Amino acid sequence: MAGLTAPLLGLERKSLREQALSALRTAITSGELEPGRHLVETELSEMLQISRGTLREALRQLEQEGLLSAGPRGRLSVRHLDEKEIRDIYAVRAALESLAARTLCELPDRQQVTESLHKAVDAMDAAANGTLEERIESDLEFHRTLCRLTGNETLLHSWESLEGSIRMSIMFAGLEKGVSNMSVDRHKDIVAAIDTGDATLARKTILEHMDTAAANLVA
Amino acid sequence: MAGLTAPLLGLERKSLREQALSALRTAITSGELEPGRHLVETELSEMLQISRGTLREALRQLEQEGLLSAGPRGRLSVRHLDEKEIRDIYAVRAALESLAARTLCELPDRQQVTESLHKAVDAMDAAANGTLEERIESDLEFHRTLCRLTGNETLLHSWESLEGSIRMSIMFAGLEKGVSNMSVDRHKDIVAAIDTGDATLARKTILEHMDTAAANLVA
DNA sequence: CATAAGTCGACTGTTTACAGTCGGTAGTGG
DNA sequence: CCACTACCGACTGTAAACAGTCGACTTATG
Repeated sequence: MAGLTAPLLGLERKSLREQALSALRTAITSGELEPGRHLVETELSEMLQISRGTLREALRQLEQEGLLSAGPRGRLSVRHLDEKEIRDIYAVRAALESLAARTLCELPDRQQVTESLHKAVDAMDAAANGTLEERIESDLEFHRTLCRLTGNETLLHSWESLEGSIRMSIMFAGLEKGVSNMSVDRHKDIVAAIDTGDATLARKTILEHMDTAAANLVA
Repeated sequence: MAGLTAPLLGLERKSLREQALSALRTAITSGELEPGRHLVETELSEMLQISRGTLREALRQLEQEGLLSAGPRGRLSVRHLDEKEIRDIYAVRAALESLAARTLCELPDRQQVTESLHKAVDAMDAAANGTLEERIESDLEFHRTLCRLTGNETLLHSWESLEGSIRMSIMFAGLEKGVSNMSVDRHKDIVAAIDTGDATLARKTILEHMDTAAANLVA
Protein backbone atom coordinates (compact mmCIF):
# COMPACT_ATOMS: atom_id res chain seq x y z
CA MET A 1 0.00 0.00 0.00
CA ALA A 2 3.02 2.19 0.22
CA GLY A 3 2.57 2.76 -3.48
CA LEU A 4 -0.44 5.03 -3.22
CA THR A 5 0.91 7.66 -5.51
CA ALA A 6 0.78 11.28 -4.63
CA PRO A 7 -2.26 12.85 -6.24
CA LEU A 8 -0.33 15.88 -7.30
CA LEU A 9 1.19 14.38 -10.37
CA GLY A 10 -1.91 14.27 -12.55
CA LEU A 11 -3.48 17.05 -14.52
CA GLU A 12 -3.66 20.24 -12.59
CA ARG A 13 -7.29 20.83 -13.42
CA LYS A 14 -8.74 18.23 -11.12
CA SER A 15 -9.46 19.10 -7.54
CA LEU A 16 -7.54 17.34 -4.83
CA ARG A 17 -10.69 15.58 -3.82
CA GLU A 18 -11.13 14.11 -7.29
CA GLN A 19 -7.52 13.09 -7.43
CA ALA A 20 -7.81 11.38 -4.06
CA LEU A 21 -11.00 9.76 -5.26
CA SER A 22 -9.38 8.15 -8.29
CA ALA A 23 -6.29 7.20 -6.33
CA LEU A 24 -8.42 5.41 -3.76
CA ARG A 25 -10.66 3.82 -6.35
CA THR A 26 -7.63 2.48 -8.14
CA ALA A 27 -6.05 1.28 -4.92
CA ILE A 28 -9.19 -0.58 -3.99
CA THR A 29 -10.12 -2.10 -7.31
CA SER A 30 -6.54 -3.13 -7.93
CA GLY A 31 -6.44 -4.95 -4.64
CA GLU A 32 -3.74 -2.75 -3.19
CA LEU A 33 -6.22 -2.11 -0.42
CA GLU A 34 -7.55 -5.59 0.12
CA PRO A 35 -11.21 -6.26 0.95
CA GLY A 36 -11.97 -6.03 4.63
CA ARG A 37 -9.06 -3.71 5.19
CA HIS A 38 -9.77 -1.14 7.82
CA LEU A 39 -9.21 2.45 6.74
CA VAL A 40 -7.85 5.05 9.12
CA GLU A 41 -8.42 8.64 8.14
CA THR A 42 -5.20 10.02 9.49
CA GLU A 43 -3.20 7.29 7.79
CA LEU A 44 -4.84 7.86 4.44
CA SER A 45 -4.68 11.62 4.57
CA GLU A 46 -0.98 11.42 5.26
CA MET A 47 -0.46 8.82 2.57
CA LEU A 48 -2.32 10.84 -0.04
CA GLN A 49 -0.86 14.11 1.18
CA ILE A 50 -4.22 15.73 1.65
CA SER A 51 -6.01 17.03 4.69
CA ARG A 52 -8.52 14.98 6.59
CA GLY A 53 -11.37 17.25 5.56
CA THR A 54 -10.75 16.79 1.89
CA LEU A 55 -10.20 13.09 2.38
CA ARG A 56 -13.49 12.66 4.18
CA GLU A 57 -15.37 14.17 1.26
CA ALA A 58 -13.80 11.57 -1.00
CA LEU A 59 -14.55 8.77 1.44
CA ARG A 60 -18.23 9.69 1.53
CA GLN A 61 -18.34 9.38 -2.22
CA LEU A 62 -16.61 6.01 -2.21
CA GLU A 63 -18.97 4.84 0.48
CA GLN A 64 -21.92 5.70 -1.71
CA GLU A 65 -20.35 3.92 -4.64
CA GLY A 66 -20.30 0.78 -2.59
CA LEU A 67 -16.55 0.40 -2.43
CA LEU A 68 -16.46 1.00 1.28
CA SER A 69 -18.68 -0.29 3.99
CA ALA A 70 -19.29 1.48 7.27
CA GLY A 71 -18.84 -0.34 10.52
CA PRO A 72 -19.76 0.82 14.01
CA ARG A 73 -18.79 4.36 14.92
CA GLY A 74 -18.16 5.40 11.36
CA ARG A 75 -15.36 2.93 10.92
CA LEU A 76 -14.79 2.40 7.22
CA SER A 77 -13.37 -0.69 5.61
CA VAL A 78 -12.95 -1.93 2.08
CA ARG A 79 -16.08 -3.78 1.10
CA HIS A 80 -15.97 -7.50 0.82
CA LEU A 81 -18.19 -9.14 -1.79
CA ASP A 82 -19.55 -12.63 -1.50
CA GLU A 83 -20.95 -14.60 -4.42
CA LYS A 84 -24.54 -13.57 -3.80
CA GLU A 85 -23.58 -9.93 -3.87
CA ILE A 86 -21.75 -10.39 -7.15
CA ARG A 87 -24.82 -12.01 -8.65
CA ASP A 88 -26.94 -9.17 -7.29
CA ILE A 89 -24.64 -6.55 -8.75
CA TYR A 90 -24.75 -8.23 -12.11
CA ALA A 91 -28.52 -8.46 -11.98
CA VAL A 92 -28.73 -4.71 -11.57
CA ARG A 93 -26.06 -4.19 -14.18
CA ALA A 94 -28.02 -6.36 -16.59
CA ALA A 95 -31.17 -4.36 -15.96
CA LEU A 96 -29.37 -1.10 -16.68
CA GLU A 97 -27.54 -2.29 -19.77
CA SER A 98 -30.55 -3.99 -21.25
CA LEU A 99 -32.35 -0.68 -20.93
CA ALA A 100 -29.40 0.88 -22.72
CA ALA A 101 -29.56 -1.65 -25.54
CA ARG A 102 -33.29 -1.19 -25.97
CA THR A 103 -32.96 2.59 -25.91
CA LEU A 104 -30.22 2.55 -28.52
CA CYS A 105 -32.38 0.49 -30.86
CA GLU A 106 -35.16 3.03 -30.62
CA LEU A 107 -32.95 6.04 -31.24
CA PRO A 108 -33.75 8.03 -34.37
CA ASP A 109 -30.17 8.66 -35.43
CA ARG A 110 -28.30 5.43 -35.08
CA GLN A 111 -25.41 6.29 -37.38
CA GLN A 112 -23.39 7.89 -34.62
CA VAL A 113 -24.22 5.04 -32.26
CA THR A 114 -23.05 2.33 -34.61
CA GLU A 115 -19.87 4.21 -35.32
CA SER A 116 -18.97 4.76 -31.67
CA LEU A 117 -19.72 1.19 -30.72
CA HIS A 118 -17.56 -0.13 -33.52
CA LYS A 119 -14.78 2.12 -32.34
CA ALA A 120 -15.15 0.78 -28.81
CA VAL A 121 -14.98 -2.79 -30.07
CA ASP A 122 -11.93 -1.93 -32.11
CA ALA A 123 -10.34 -0.61 -28.95
CA MET A 124 -11.02 -3.96 -27.32
CA ASP A 125 -9.43 -5.67 -30.28
CA ALA A 126 -6.37 -3.50 -29.91
CA ALA A 127 -6.16 -4.31 -26.22
CA ALA A 128 -6.75 -8.02 -26.74
CA ASN A 129 -3.05 -8.76 -26.56
CA GLY A 130 -2.31 -6.21 -23.88
CA THR A 131 -2.21 -6.62 -20.14
CA LEU A 132 -5.19 -7.96 -18.28
CA GLU A 133 -5.80 -4.53 -16.86
CA GLU A 134 -5.97 -2.99 -20.31
CA ARG A 135 -8.49 -5.58 -21.38
CA ILE A 136 -10.68 -4.97 -18.35
CA GLU A 137 -10.44 -1.26 -19.00
CA SER A 138 -11.49 -1.49 -22.65
CA ASP A 139 -14.27 -3.88 -21.71
CA LEU A 140 -15.73 -1.49 -19.16
CA GLU A 141 -15.24 1.39 -21.55
CA PHE A 142 -17.35 -0.46 -24.09
CA HIS A 143 -20.20 -0.92 -21.65
CA ARG A 144 -19.92 2.63 -20.40
CA THR A 145 -20.14 3.80 -23.99
CA LEU A 146 -23.26 1.73 -24.41
CA CYS A 147 -24.87 3.68 -21.60
CA ARG A 148 -23.50 7.04 -22.65
CA LEU A 149 -24.75 6.77 -26.20
CA THR A 150 -28.33 6.49 -25.03
CA GLY A 151 -28.17 10.14 -24.06
CA ASN A 152 -29.83 9.21 -20.80
CA GLU A 153 -27.67 10.93 -18.22
CA THR A 154 -29.42 9.25 -15.34
CA LEU A 155 -28.76 5.85 -16.84
CA LEU A 156 -25.10 6.67 -17.33
CA HIS A 157 -24.85 8.00 -13.81
CA SER A 158 -26.47 4.92 -12.31
CA TRP A 159 -24.15 2.68 -14.28
CA GLU A 160 -21.12 4.64 -13.19
CA SER A 161 -22.24 4.39 -9.58
CA LEU A 162 -22.15 0.66 -10.09
CA GLU A 163 -18.83 0.61 -11.90
CA GLY A 164 -16.75 0.38 -8.76
CA SER A 165 -18.75 -2.61 -7.59
CA ILE A 166 -18.36 -4.24 -10.98
CA ARG A 167 -14.61 -3.77 -10.83
CA MET A 168 -14.54 -5.25 -7.35
CA SER A 169 -16.56 -8.20 -8.56
CA ILE A 170 -14.07 -8.92 -11.28
CA MET A 171 -11.18 -8.51 -8.92
CA PHE A 172 -12.73 -10.50 -6.13
CA ALA A 173 -13.58 -13.40 -8.38
CA GLY A 174 -9.94 -13.72 -9.21
CA LEU A 175 -8.65 -12.40 -12.44
CA GLU A 176 -8.39 -15.77 -14.21
CA LYS A 177 -12.10 -16.35 -14.05
CA GLY A 178 -12.94 -12.90 -15.26
CA VAL A 179 -11.10 -13.18 -18.50
CA SER A 180 -13.32 -15.56 -20.37
CA ASN A 181 -16.26 -13.25 -20.65
CA MET A 182 -14.24 -10.44 -22.01
CA SER A 183 -13.94 -11.99 -25.43
CA VAL A 184 -14.24 -9.44 -28.16
CA ASP A 185 -16.54 -11.66 -30.19
CA ARG A 186 -19.29 -11.57 -27.62
CA HIS A 187 -19.20 -7.81 -27.78
CA LYS A 188 -19.36 -7.87 -31.54
CA ASP A 189 -22.55 -9.86 -31.15
CA ILE A 190 -23.97 -7.11 -29.00
CA VAL A 191 -23.10 -4.43 -31.52
CA ALA A 192 -24.53 -6.54 -34.31
CA ALA A 193 -27.77 -6.98 -32.40
CA ILE A 194 -28.07 -3.27 -31.83
CA ASP A 195 -27.27 -2.64 -35.47
CA THR A 196 -30.30 -4.65 -36.50
CA GLY A 197 -32.44 -2.21 -34.53
CA ASP A 198 -34.34 -5.12 -33.04
CA ALA A 199 -34.79 -4.03 -29.43
CA THR A 200 -35.90 -7.45 -28.26
CA LEU A 201 -32.90 -9.14 -29.80
CA ALA A 202 -30.50 -6.54 -28.46
CA ARG A 203 -31.95 -6.85 -24.99
CA LYS A 204 -31.71 -10.62 -25.13
CA THR A 205 -28.10 -10.52 -26.29
CA ILE A 206 -27.08 -8.23 -23.46
CA LEU A 207 -28.89 -10.28 -20.86
CA GLU A 208 -27.17 -13.45 -22.05
CA HIS A 209 -23.84 -11.68 -21.98
CA MET A 210 -24.42 -10.57 -18.42
CA ASP A 211 -25.60 -14.00 -17.42
CA THR A 212 -22.49 -15.74 -18.65
CA ALA A 213 -20.31 -12.99 -17.25
CA ALA A 214 -21.84 -13.36 -13.80
CA ALA A 215 -21.75 -17.14 -14.05
CA ASN A 216 -18.07 -17.02 -14.90
CA LEU A 217 -17.32 -14.81 -11.93
CA VAL A 218 -18.97 -16.99 -9.33
CA ALA A 219 -18.23 -20.33 -10.96
CA MET B 1 -35.92 29.08 3.20
CA ALA B 2 -35.63 30.58 6.62
CA GLY B 3 -37.52 27.55 7.82
CA LEU B 4 -34.65 25.11 7.47
CA THR B 5 -35.07 23.59 10.85
CA ALA B 6 -32.16 23.08 13.14
CA PRO B 7 -30.85 19.58 12.70
CA LEU B 8 -30.57 19.04 16.42
CA LEU B 9 -34.17 18.15 17.00
CA GLY B 10 -34.16 14.63 15.61
CA LEU B 11 -32.91 11.51 17.26
CA GLU B 12 -29.66 12.10 18.96
CA ARG B 13 -27.98 9.07 17.44
CA LYS B 14 -27.65 10.47 13.95
CA SER B 15 -24.51 12.37 13.07
CA LEU B 16 -24.77 16.03 12.21
CA ARG B 17 -23.87 15.17 8.66
CA GLU B 18 -26.82 12.81 8.36
CA GLN B 19 -29.12 15.34 9.95
CA ALA B 20 -27.95 17.99 7.52
CA LEU B 21 -28.39 15.52 4.71
CA SER B 22 -32.04 14.87 5.49
CA ALA B 23 -32.71 18.51 6.18
CA LEU B 24 -31.31 19.48 2.79
CA ARG B 25 -33.02 16.62 0.99
CA THR B 26 -36.33 17.68 2.47
CA ALA B 27 -35.71 21.34 1.69
CA ILE B 28 -34.96 20.50 -1.93
CA THR B 29 -37.65 17.97 -2.63
CA SER B 30 -40.21 20.14 -0.91
CA GLY B 31 -39.33 23.07 -3.10
CA GLU B 32 -38.13 25.20 -0.22
CA LEU B 33 -34.89 25.40 -2.14
CA GLU B 34 -36.19 25.92 -5.63
CA PRO B 35 -34.56 24.34 -8.70
CA GLY B 36 -31.72 26.39 -10.11
CA ARG B 37 -31.11 28.01 -6.78
CA HIS B 38 -27.47 28.69 -6.18
CA LEU B 39 -26.12 27.28 -2.95
CA VAL B 40 -23.53 29.13 -0.92
CA GLU B 41 -21.63 27.01 1.55
CA THR B 42 -21.25 29.62 4.25
CA GLU B 43 -24.92 30.50 4.03
CA LEU B 44 -26.04 26.92 4.39
CA SER B 45 -23.64 26.04 7.16
CA GLU B 46 -24.86 28.97 9.15
CA MET B 47 -28.46 28.14 8.44
CA LEU B 48 -28.07 24.52 9.46
CA GLN B 49 -25.84 25.42 12.38
CA ILE B 50 -23.07 23.13 11.30
CA SER B 51 -19.54 23.73 10.19
CA ARG B 52 -18.56 24.03 6.56
CA GLY B 53 -16.56 20.84 6.64
CA THR B 54 -19.47 18.78 7.83
CA LEU B 55 -21.74 20.50 5.37
CA ARG B 56 -19.46 19.78 2.46
CA GLU B 57 -19.58 16.08 3.18
CA ALA B 58 -23.35 16.22 2.97
CA LEU B 59 -23.25 18.26 -0.23
CA ARG B 60 -21.03 15.68 -1.93
CA GLN B 61 -23.58 13.05 -1.12
CA LEU B 62 -26.47 15.12 -2.44
CA GLU B 63 -24.49 15.83 -5.56
CA GLN B 64 -24.09 12.13 -6.17
CA GLU B 65 -27.79 11.58 -5.59
CA GLY B 66 -28.47 13.96 -8.41
CA LEU B 67 -30.21 16.61 -6.35
CA LEU B 68 -27.46 19.12 -6.94
CA SER B 69 -25.60 19.95 -10.08
CA ALA B 70 -22.10 21.34 -10.17
CA GLY B 71 -21.32 24.43 -12.18
CA PRO B 72 -17.92 25.94 -12.97
CA ARG B 73 -15.49 26.22 -10.09
CA GLY B 74 -17.41 23.86 -7.87
CA ARG B 75 -20.47 26.06 -7.80
CA LEU B 76 -23.44 24.00 -6.66
CA SER B 77 -27.04 24.66 -7.46
CA VAL B 78 -30.29 22.79 -7.05
CA ARG B 79 -30.78 20.62 -10.08
CA HIS B 80 -33.39 21.61 -12.56
CA LEU B 81 -35.20 18.83 -14.41
CA ASP B 82 -36.67 19.19 -17.85
CA GLU B 83 -39.19 16.80 -19.30
CA LYS B 84 -36.63 14.65 -21.05
CA GLU B 85 -34.75 14.15 -17.82
CA ILE B 86 -37.91 13.11 -16.05
CA ARG B 87 -38.60 10.56 -18.75
CA ASP B 88 -35.01 9.35 -18.46
CA ILE B 89 -35.26 9.01 -14.71
CA TYR B 90 -38.44 7.03 -15.03
CA ALA B 91 -36.90 4.79 -17.66
CA VAL B 92 -34.16 3.85 -15.22
CA ARG B 93 -36.64 3.54 -12.41
CA ALA B 94 -38.73 1.21 -14.54
CA ALA B 95 -35.70 -0.93 -15.32
CA LEU B 96 -34.87 -1.26 -11.64
CA GLU B 97 -38.38 -1.94 -10.44
CA SER B 98 -39.13 -4.43 -13.18
CA LEU B 99 -36.05 -6.30 -12.07
CA ALA B 100 -37.47 -6.17 -8.56
CA ALA B 101 -40.82 -7.55 -9.67
CA ARG B 102 -39.20 -10.35 -11.61
CA THR B 103 -36.91 -11.22 -8.73
CA LEU B 104 -39.78 -11.31 -6.26
CA CYS B 105 -41.66 -13.76 -8.46
CA GLU B 106 -38.70 -16.10 -8.50
CA LEU B 107 -38.15 -16.02 -4.77
CA PRO B 108 -38.53 -19.35 -2.98
CA ASP B 109 -40.37 -18.03 0.07
CA ARG B 110 -43.01 -15.64 -1.15
CA GLN B 111 -45.16 -15.70 1.96
CA GLN B 112 -43.24 -12.90 3.63
CA VAL B 113 -43.19 -10.92 0.40
CA THR B 114 -46.91 -11.05 -0.12
CA GLU B 115 -47.52 -10.09 3.46
CA SER B 116 -45.21 -7.07 3.42
CA LEU B 117 -46.57 -5.83 0.12
CA HIS B 118 -50.12 -6.05 1.34
CA LYS B 119 -49.13 -4.10 4.41
CA ALA B 120 -47.55 -1.43 2.22
CA VAL B 121 -50.70 -1.17 0.14
CA ASP B 122 -52.78 -0.93 3.30
CA ALA B 123 -50.57 1.95 4.37
CA MET B 124 -51.36 3.66 1.09
CA ASP B 125 -55.04 3.06 1.71
CA ALA B 126 -54.71 4.64 5.12
CA ALA B 127 -52.95 7.64 3.65
CA ALA B 128 -55.39 8.00 0.78
CA ASN B 129 -57.33 10.69 2.60
CA GLY B 130 -54.30 12.31 4.12
CA THR B 131 -52.21 15.18 2.86
CA LEU B 132 -50.60 15.01 -0.54
CA GLU B 133 -47.25 14.62 1.11
CA GLU B 134 -48.39 11.60 3.07
CA ARG B 135 -49.66 10.00 -0.10
CA ILE B 136 -46.39 10.58 -1.92
CA GLU B 137 -44.56 9.18 1.07
CA SER B 138 -46.58 5.98 1.24
CA ASP B 139 -46.31 5.59 -2.52
CA LEU B 140 -42.54 5.78 -2.47
CA GLU B 141 -42.46 3.54 0.57
CA PHE B 142 -44.36 0.92 -1.40
CA HIS B 143 -41.88 0.97 -4.24
CA ARG B 144 -38.94 1.00 -1.86
CA THR B 145 -40.40 -2.04 -0.17
CA LEU B 146 -40.64 -3.72 -3.54
CA CYS B 147 -36.91 -3.31 -3.96
CA ARG B 148 -36.03 -4.15 -0.39
CA LEU B 149 -37.96 -7.43 -0.38
CA THR B 150 -35.85 -8.79 -3.22
CA GLY B 151 -32.98 -9.05 -0.77
CA ASN B 152 -30.76 -7.51 -3.42
CA GLU B 153 -28.94 -4.80 -1.52
CA THR B 154 -27.41 -3.37 -4.65
CA LEU B 155 -30.81 -3.00 -6.23
CA LEU B 156 -32.17 -1.29 -3.16
CA HIS B 157 -29.18 1.00 -3.02
CA SER B 158 -29.47 1.95 -6.69
CA TRP B 159 -33.15 2.67 -6.26
CA GLU B 160 -32.50 4.81 -3.20
CA SER B 161 -29.87 6.74 -5.11
CA LEU B 162 -32.60 7.54 -7.58
CA GLU B 163 -35.22 8.37 -4.98
CA GLY B 164 -34.24 12.00 -4.70
CA SER B 165 -34.53 12.44 -8.44
CA ILE B 166 -37.91 10.75 -8.40
CA ARG B 167 -39.12 13.12 -5.71
CA MET B 168 -37.85 16.06 -7.70
CA SER B 169 -39.64 14.78 -10.76
CA ILE B 170 -42.92 14.64 -8.90
CA MET B 171 -42.37 18.05 -7.41
CA PHE B 172 -41.19 19.62 -10.62
CA ALA B 173 -44.12 18.32 -12.59
CA GLY B 174 -46.41 20.14 -10.24
CA LEU B 175 -48.20 18.24 -7.58
CA GLU B 176 -51.58 18.15 -9.35
CA LYS B 177 -50.25 16.05 -12.16
CA GLY B 178 -48.47 13.67 -9.88
CA VAL B 179 -51.52 12.61 -7.99
CA SER B 180 -53.28 10.57 -10.60
CA ASN B 181 -50.76 7.80 -10.77
CA MET B 182 -50.70 7.30 -7.08
CA SER B 183 -54.01 5.51 -7.04
CA VAL B 184 -54.03 2.61 -4.65
CA ASP B 185 -55.75 0.35 -7.16
CA ARG B 186 -52.87 0.40 -9.58
CA HIS B 187 -50.63 -0.74 -6.81
CA LYS B 188 -53.01 -3.51 -5.88
CA ASP B 189 -52.65 -4.69 -9.47
CA ILE B 190 -48.91 -4.87 -9.01
CA VAL B 191 -49.20 -6.89 -5.83
CA ALA B 192 -51.72 -9.19 -7.48
CA ALA B 193 -49.39 -9.73 -10.42
CA ILE B 194 -46.53 -10.61 -8.12
CA ASP B 195 -48.81 -12.90 -6.13
CA THR B 196 -49.46 -14.98 -9.22
CA GLY B 197 -45.73 -15.65 -9.41
CA ASP B 198 -45.79 -14.94 -13.13
CA ALA B 199 -42.59 -12.97 -13.64
CA THR B 200 -43.54 -11.84 -17.12
CA LEU B 201 -46.90 -10.53 -15.98
CA ALA B 202 -45.40 -8.80 -12.95
CA ARG B 203 -42.76 -7.17 -15.07
CA LYS B 204 -45.34 -6.00 -17.57
CA THR B 205 -47.57 -4.56 -14.87
CA ILE B 206 -44.74 -2.57 -13.36
CA LEU B 207 -43.60 -1.27 -16.72
CA GLU B 208 -47.10 -0.09 -17.53
CA HIS B 209 -47.37 1.56 -14.14
CA MET B 210 -44.11 3.40 -14.73
CA ASP B 211 -45.16 4.37 -18.22
CA THR B 212 -48.38 5.99 -17.12
CA ALA B 213 -46.67 7.58 -14.14
CA ALA B 214 -44.04 9.16 -16.36
CA ALA B 215 -46.65 10.15 -18.93
CA ASN B 216 -48.68 11.87 -16.22
CA LEU B 217 -45.71 13.80 -15.00
CA VAL B 218 -44.73 15.26 -18.34
CA ALA B 219 -48.21 15.56 -19.78
C1' DC C 1 -7.52 -16.62 40.29
C1' DA C 2 -11.31 -14.03 38.55
C1' DT C 3 -13.45 -9.93 38.13
C1' DA C 4 -14.52 -5.10 38.54
C1' DA C 5 -12.73 -0.51 38.07
C1' DG C 6 -9.74 2.82 36.31
C1' DT C 7 -6.59 4.42 32.66
C1' DC C 8 -4.70 5.09 28.15
C1' DG C 9 -4.65 5.44 23.34
C1' DA C 10 -6.67 5.32 18.85
C1' DC C 11 -10.26 7.09 16.01
C1' DT C 12 -13.93 9.58 14.45
C1' DG C 13 -17.04 13.83 14.56
C1' DT C 14 -16.88 18.55 14.41
C1' DT C 15 -15.40 23.23 14.76
C1' DT C 16 -12.53 27.25 13.92
C1' DA C 17 -9.33 30.00 11.67
C1' DC C 18 -6.52 30.89 7.81
C1' DA C 19 -4.14 30.90 3.10
C1' DG C 20 -4.74 30.82 -1.83
C1' DT C 21 -7.34 31.41 -6.15
C1' DC C 22 -10.49 33.07 -9.47
C1' DG C 23 -13.82 35.95 -11.46
C1' DG C 24 -16.78 39.76 -11.39
C1' DT C 25 -17.37 44.71 -10.22
C1' DA C 26 -16.53 49.34 -9.03
C1' DG C 27 -13.87 53.01 -9.41
C1' DT C 28 -10.16 55.86 -11.65
C1' DG C 29 -7.40 57.95 -14.92
C1' DG C 30 -6.34 58.63 -19.64
C1' DC D 1 -15.36 55.06 -23.80
C1' DC D 2 -11.66 51.99 -22.55
C1' DA D 3 -8.21 49.92 -19.78
C1' DC D 4 -6.18 49.21 -15.45
C1' DT D 5 -6.37 48.39 -10.68
C1' DA D 6 -8.17 47.30 -6.35
C1' DC D 7 -11.39 44.81 -3.91
C1' DC D 8 -14.78 41.56 -2.65
C1' DG D 9 -17.39 37.31 -2.62
C1' DA D 10 -17.16 32.51 -2.85
C1' DC D 11 -14.87 28.22 -3.26
C1' DT D 12 -10.87 24.95 -2.44
C1' DG D 13 -7.79 23.32 0.59
C1' DT D 14 -5.09 23.26 5.10
C1' DA D 15 -3.83 23.03 9.98
C1' DA D 16 -4.78 22.56 14.64
C1' DA D 17 -7.59 21.60 18.11
C1' DC D 18 -11.26 19.39 21.37
C1' DA D 19 -14.90 16.17 22.64
C1' DG D 20 -16.85 11.58 22.74
C1' DT D 21 -16.43 6.74 22.43
C1' DC D 22 -14.77 2.28 22.58
C1' DG D 23 -11.37 -1.35 23.11
C1' DA D 24 -7.38 -2.89 25.35
C1' DC D 25 -4.56 -2.95 29.09
C1' DT D 26 -3.59 -2.54 33.95
C1' DT D 27 -4.43 -2.81 38.52
C1' DA D 28 -6.67 -3.43 42.76
C1' DT D 29 -9.66 -6.35 45.33
C1' DG D 30 -12.22 -10.14 47.10
